[in-house]
Amino acid sequence: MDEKIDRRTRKRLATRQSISDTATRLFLERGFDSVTIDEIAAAADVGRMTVFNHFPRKEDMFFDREEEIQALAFDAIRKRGPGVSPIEATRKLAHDLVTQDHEFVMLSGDTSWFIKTAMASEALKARAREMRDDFTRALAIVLADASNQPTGDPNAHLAAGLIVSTWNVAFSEAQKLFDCTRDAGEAKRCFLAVIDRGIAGAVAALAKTAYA
Amino acid sequence: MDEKIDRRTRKRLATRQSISDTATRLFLERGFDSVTIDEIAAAADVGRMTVFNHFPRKEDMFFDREEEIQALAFDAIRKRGPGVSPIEATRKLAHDLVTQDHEFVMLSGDTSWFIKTAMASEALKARAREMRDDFTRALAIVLADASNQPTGDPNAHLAAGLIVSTWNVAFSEAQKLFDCTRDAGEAKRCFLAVIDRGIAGAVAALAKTAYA
DNA sequence: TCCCAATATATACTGAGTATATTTAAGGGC
DNA sequence: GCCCTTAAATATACTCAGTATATATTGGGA
Repeated sequence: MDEKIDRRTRKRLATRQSISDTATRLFLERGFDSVTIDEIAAAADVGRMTVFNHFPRKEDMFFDREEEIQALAFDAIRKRGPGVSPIEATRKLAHDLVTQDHEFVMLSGDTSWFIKTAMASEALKARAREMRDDFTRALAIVLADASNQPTGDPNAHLAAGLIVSTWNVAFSEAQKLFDCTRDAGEAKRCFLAVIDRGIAGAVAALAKTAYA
Repeated sequence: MDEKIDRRTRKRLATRQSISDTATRLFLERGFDSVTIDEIAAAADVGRMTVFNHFPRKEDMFFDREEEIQALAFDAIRKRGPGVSPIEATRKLAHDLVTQDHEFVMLSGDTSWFIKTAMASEALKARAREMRDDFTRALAIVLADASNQPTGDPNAHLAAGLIVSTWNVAFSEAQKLFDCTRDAGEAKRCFLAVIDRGIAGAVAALAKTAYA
């Protein structure tokens, strides 16, 4: 499968990975803002332009799994069981991720550092907001598509907005609670409680439409 | 009242206004991104540092009425009628603003240029997102306070998130519709329809709490 | 081997935002 | 009016992300 990659591509990916690893290490040591692109380039032993070649923006060296998360959510909607509404599918996804201790909803370890580092930088927070908006827009399209509604349907945008808002609050509150109590179980219960409330609200908002 | 302002303050405000007016004119002529701070300073006939003195960030010369909007929303909640829940108060505000053709929900004229200019600039969109998040956080505090709930109550954050998300979608969809049809009446009906749906969802989500 | 295209790199630039020191001018006490 | 303090404006020099462009290097294919 992926074995027949030519040397050129292999070297390209190796360079990219080297830059990414170096950047991550430096961010870990000193935070995002106080590391400059020049330092990353020097530490990774590549030219400055090479860094921009692989990562158009500095923030891209930090957030490199956006697509994975989007795919996870979209798959949950597209491959939902029969009789499950698109909105309910997002609720089920939350419960499934918690049940299987998925890395995206883990509270401790790498995830904790990741969130703390992101929250300590205005640039990273701005990028996170941008990704959230992009995701909301894409989610509206997926929802409309999965419900055989026209693309751009206002209700799809409302549903997407309410769902993303709910997930966002659920994440933040769970993280906040874990930081206070260091009790992962309690944090997860809080996460699901907010999800259940918010999704119930979204279902009520979109009652009598194809989305709920 | 405001008459006993000394000359120093008067000059300060005049300088600020001059910079703001100059910047607005230039943004109107050529868009936000293609106007540099140096050009604004030169056109307003002040030093470059003076601009940063009054407006720490370039975006602040564009968004200068944030507080007004926040006050409008918070007042609607704090001064709501008896028997009106905090969440319902935000719904009532939307209807009131539309009824009185308030400038913040006007579709044509300055508002239209304002939104188009903001949407054409990544920097302005980023700042708008930041303001939205700030507003959401502040709204959560006001909601909790107005409902005699503890500050930081997860339900307050959920309510704030759902409300802001609803308003955001309502604005966008109404603006989009107006751009297509140029029918202000239809756009306003769309705005209120989304508001009513979204707020109904928020009420359902927060059922049996102090917020709904 | 030679040629083409992808990748890496060097150089020079733009423009926002910061740090800091200096100048200018207004208000207050005498 | 004169002096002193302080706010505001300014000048200068800097940092750093991001762009433009030209050149060098290297792997793949003929």
